[in-house]
Amino acid sequence: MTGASSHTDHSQSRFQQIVDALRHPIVDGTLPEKAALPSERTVAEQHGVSRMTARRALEALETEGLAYSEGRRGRFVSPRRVRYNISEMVSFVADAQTAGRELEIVLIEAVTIPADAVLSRILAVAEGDALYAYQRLFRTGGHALFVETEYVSANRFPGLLQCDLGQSTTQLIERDFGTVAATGDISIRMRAMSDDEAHLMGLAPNRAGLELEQVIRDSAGAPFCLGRQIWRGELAEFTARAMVNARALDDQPHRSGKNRDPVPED
Amino acid sequence: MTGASSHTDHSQSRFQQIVDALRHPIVDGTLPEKAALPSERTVAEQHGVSRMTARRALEALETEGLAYSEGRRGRFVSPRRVRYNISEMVSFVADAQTAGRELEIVLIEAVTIPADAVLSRILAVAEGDALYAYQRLFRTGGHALFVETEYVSANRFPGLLQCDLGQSTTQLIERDFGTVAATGDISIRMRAMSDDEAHLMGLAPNRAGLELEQVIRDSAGAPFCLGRQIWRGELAEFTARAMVNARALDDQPHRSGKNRDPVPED
DNA sequence: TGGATTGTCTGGTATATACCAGAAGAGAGC
DNA sequence: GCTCTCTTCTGGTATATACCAGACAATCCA
Repeated sequence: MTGASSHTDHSQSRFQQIVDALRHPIVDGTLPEKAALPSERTVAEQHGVSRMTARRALEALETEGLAYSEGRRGRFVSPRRVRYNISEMVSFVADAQTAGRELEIVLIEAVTIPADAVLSRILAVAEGDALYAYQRLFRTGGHALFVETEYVSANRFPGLLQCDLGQSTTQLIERDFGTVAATGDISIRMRAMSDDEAHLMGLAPNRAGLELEQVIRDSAGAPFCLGRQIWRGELAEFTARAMVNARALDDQPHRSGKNRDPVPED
Repeated sequence: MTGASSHTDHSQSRFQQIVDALRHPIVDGTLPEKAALPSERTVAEQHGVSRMTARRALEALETEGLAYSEGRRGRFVSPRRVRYNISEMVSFVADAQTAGRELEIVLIEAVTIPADAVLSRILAVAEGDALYAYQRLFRTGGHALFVETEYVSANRFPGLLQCDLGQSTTQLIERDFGTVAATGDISIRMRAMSDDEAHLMGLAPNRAGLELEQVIRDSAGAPFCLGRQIWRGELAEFTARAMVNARALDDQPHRSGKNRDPVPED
């Protein structure tokens, strides 16, 4: 705009300058986790730009993972990332608890459905067989972490839905049904959250997240649980250990949920 | 859950309607990979909306992973995801080649630098020791996949930078220096690409991608290579295998590159 | 032929304005 | 103490307009 602004004019775009200005108090800790960021209108006024420009700057902070937006309540400083070691076949719940992290599980829905083509293949059941499907929201420290949807065979674990699903299901299944989780085939990808998922986590829609899909197998190698988690991308950090002799994953492709992928690999 | 793909009908936002309209030809294969999508102005005119609305719709397709934007050339249909098994300690290069995928490696920069506090700790060398640092761009099928930056001890692998860095460095190091990669500590997170990274991949800035950080250790367990890859999020799919008895990762925190994370875990 | 120029695509940035809808707090009335 | 409404905050959507800069092809000129 009108040339002579004489403030830190490194020919950066205005919006980039604002991003930098907003970033500082977050990075140096002046603004603590979950502190409210200035509103779009406030930023616009303070920096003398239009609201759309202020908005873009705040959105840039979101894609950097420094901030998140909670519906129409405002934007806030992101909490620290949660580290999750996917190589160990302990459930995330148990993992978190041993790390002293309080974890809250909210059951959203639990239903019985017939297995479709995809699910029946992954879980090695006949198409049409009854499956339990339940969706749960995981929160820690008062904020949403991820939404998980799990599918298990109803015939193999009868009455599972009557149990308290506010706990680790791998532990639950081990205790009540004697099936122990031995290995898991994991798949991680970035994708957009659906409106439903974003809403469950109290977030604005059309944001990207990290999907972690896991097929859990018993000691005989038979799959008995499919779980799909969609994590808030700015909060997740997955760690793993690789080894030369692993020869781990059979590379039969298992389709991802709603992501397009019409042709099989190779 | 189940079907229930929410409101197909009642007064979606204009922009959501446009997203749906644009999505169809991509999902059903009418538009092949890398085909050009209509421009912002075209979409705006065809749907009778302002350009900003058309823009938002096209950007939504990007965050869904269905499209990508290449600088000021236009937007295009995303290629299929590339699957990478992180549990096996084979280099991605070798992995890709055995899968019959042509992989092109472009050396961007190769320098010698002194180890700073972070690098010296991760690589178990003294602070100030000489490190080789090189950045490479990985492409497949004519499009960028990820940008990698690797750090290795210059004392341990003298003259490495004189070798042809257009190949797998783990294979190179094994052949020329007799050091074999035995295990790797891996860390995956979502983060925004830097302007440089986006530019190297020919992408518009301020997009999120997947960072894969790997500390490679020799058979004695000593770390000898740190690699950080930033993947195009819509193209990456990481697979892994988990096992009960893994007890894999020592959970000493290793700091991520530029992501804020001021306090150590616990 | 070969190199420079021009015009026209593209997205990127920025303006200003308007109305909608959810969230939240202040009070009013019970 | 308790609802209930009203006002004001927030972001979400949408308009219309303008200029900038990179990409690119066609054209012009030496």
